[in-house]
Amino acid sequence: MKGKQKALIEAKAKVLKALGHPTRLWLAEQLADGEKCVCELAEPLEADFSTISKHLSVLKEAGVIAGQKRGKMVYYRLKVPCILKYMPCVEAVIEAGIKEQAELLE
Amino acid sequence: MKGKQKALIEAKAKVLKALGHPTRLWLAEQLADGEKCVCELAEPLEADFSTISKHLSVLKEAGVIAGQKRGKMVYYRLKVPCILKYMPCVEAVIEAGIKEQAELLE
DNA sequence: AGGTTATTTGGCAAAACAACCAAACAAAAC
DNA sequence: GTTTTGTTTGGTTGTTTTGCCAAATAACCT
Repeated sequence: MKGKQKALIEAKAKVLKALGHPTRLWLAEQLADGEKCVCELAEPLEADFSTISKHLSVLKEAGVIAGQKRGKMVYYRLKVPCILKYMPCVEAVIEAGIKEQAELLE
Repeated sequence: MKGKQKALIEAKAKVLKALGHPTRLWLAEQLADGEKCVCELAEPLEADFSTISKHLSVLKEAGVIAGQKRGKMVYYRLKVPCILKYMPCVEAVIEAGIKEQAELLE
């Protein structure tokens, strides 16, 4: 694996890793139908604001979301919405696993 | 976020997280056009066999790949091939980030 | 200015992860 | 049946990640 190839795969892994945490995936999914401010995002999650803020910054750092400050609120949005189009396939992976386990019980 | 919803999002995050490591993403991509044995996969990666084996087991645990033993070799394959169809979108995220940085230099 | 609200940052302890080594297994070859 | 080959498991160590707290910042309100 050479330099350029390696850099690309590392960049891709970073994006996937950013989404690879339940809280962050949930946050990204909340942005599916438009931007939301941190307060809207944080409310349903029973976690510290600082925790949410850090998760958002991981997503931002990975290039998944972007934030814009308006007034005293910060609004986040998906930068590349196709990122959520993947979820049906991810769910298919999970379903395949469940199906397999069910077959073991037969 | 209730129990069932939570379990689903955790399962999805687990899949994404499994792919969220350069070595594991590379391994998954190697399986795009059919199964390969561990030895074939490990050879180009200059890492310990045990390291590769553990990465493969993370992918297996997440339901991304499945292994089958034939003779003394173990052959791994993608369980749900659509998992790689996502990469163009992931690349789009990276490109958007690069483009943005370029604009800063103008 | 001083106070309040929304969000980020820094610091810290606990938990999870990654990579290596050595040892265990399992199937094949001798 | 012992050795060799391919792969996994267990153990260790260093690094990274998480999540909470307290403090800092930033913009609005009075």
